[in-house]
Amino acid sequence: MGRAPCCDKNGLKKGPWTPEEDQKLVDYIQQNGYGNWRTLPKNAGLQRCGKSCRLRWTNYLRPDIKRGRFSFEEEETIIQLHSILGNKWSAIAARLPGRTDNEIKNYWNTHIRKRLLRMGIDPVTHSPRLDLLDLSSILTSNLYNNPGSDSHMANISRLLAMHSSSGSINPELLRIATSLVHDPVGNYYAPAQLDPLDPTRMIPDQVLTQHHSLSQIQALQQQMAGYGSTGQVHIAESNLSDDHRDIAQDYVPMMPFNGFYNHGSEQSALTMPAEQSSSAAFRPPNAQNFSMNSVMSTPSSSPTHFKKSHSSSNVYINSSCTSTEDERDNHTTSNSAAADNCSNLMMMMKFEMPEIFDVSEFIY
DNA sequence: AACAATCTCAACCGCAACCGT
DNA sequence: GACGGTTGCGGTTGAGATTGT
Repeated sequence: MGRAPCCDKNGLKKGPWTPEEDQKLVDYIQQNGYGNWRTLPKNAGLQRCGKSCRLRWTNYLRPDIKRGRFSFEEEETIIQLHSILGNKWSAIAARLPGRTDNEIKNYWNTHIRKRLLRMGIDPVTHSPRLDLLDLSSILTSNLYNNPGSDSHMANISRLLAMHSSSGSINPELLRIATSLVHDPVGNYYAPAQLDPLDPTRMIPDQVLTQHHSLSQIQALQQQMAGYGSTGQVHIAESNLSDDHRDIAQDYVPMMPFNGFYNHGSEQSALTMPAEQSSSAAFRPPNAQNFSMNSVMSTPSSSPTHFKKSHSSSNVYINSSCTSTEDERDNHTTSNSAAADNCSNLMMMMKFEMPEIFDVSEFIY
């Protein structure tokens, strides 16, 4: 393995080291110590340049090097330090005993960086990628702040048009995004108070009372009552009567999004309990830092299933990752409902763009 | 089994910082 | 301060390993 030698100037050997060369280098350094890398290869009887010897020693032969897979803690530390130090691999390595800068750099590029990208997080800034976040950020802004303002509506219209014309997002996703801020006749309504333990509470009352009869609502609520009893939200169109399918279209299923959550500037992500990570709401986009836990391979906080039929308008979500009572309770608070709606949207985007959001990547 | 695609990681390269003269 | 040599760092490469078809 390794890069092939590009030249062989000065008669010095390049390329992969042989066991014999390794032994020579180790023997010499054990007897004489290292330093003065320029003269070392000659003294050690190696046909290598000093630079190559130094690299071989520091990255491979050093006795205190820890080999093998990075632990969860090491991975967390790397991400946290990278968010502070950037690509200062040597500085990061200095805080990870037994790991070399080269090893950390490789691990970052082959594992962590890809994972962050698929989460929609910019691996350079550790912030959400703006191209993916525009939609949810504007939605969040509207839901929290000034729902009726023309400028916000214009932003959303422009954004939805942009995403729609790009063809990269399922039209239904756009419909759901639109439904977050518009009722069927274009009026804004507040996000529904969502409760996975009580699916009937997912009905946005304003819409229902405006556009559907009370009997329709009651019948739908009865049909819905059987679903979502085990943390699973399942709205199957085939199980609804014809009269109520259009109402179901207005529903936004609840799915906590575990990808992003806030942590205070003084609070280390390393100390944040997993329960918090799995229940935290989506963070507004002006936030600069995201917790490491959100991108770690934490089984307890990883979405294990997210399935949505492409061939119909069914919405089927298994939210088993938030199946504990404590976690569910966190989602019943009204002040998180709006953020949860955006979280739902982000989860759906995650499903729609697997090349960016790869859920399976987070599960060991 | 054969081939292609993708991933991994040891090693190279170029540059900047450092140090002694 | 200028210069040259040395060291260290970060980006990149590409052979071999692994996985998928």
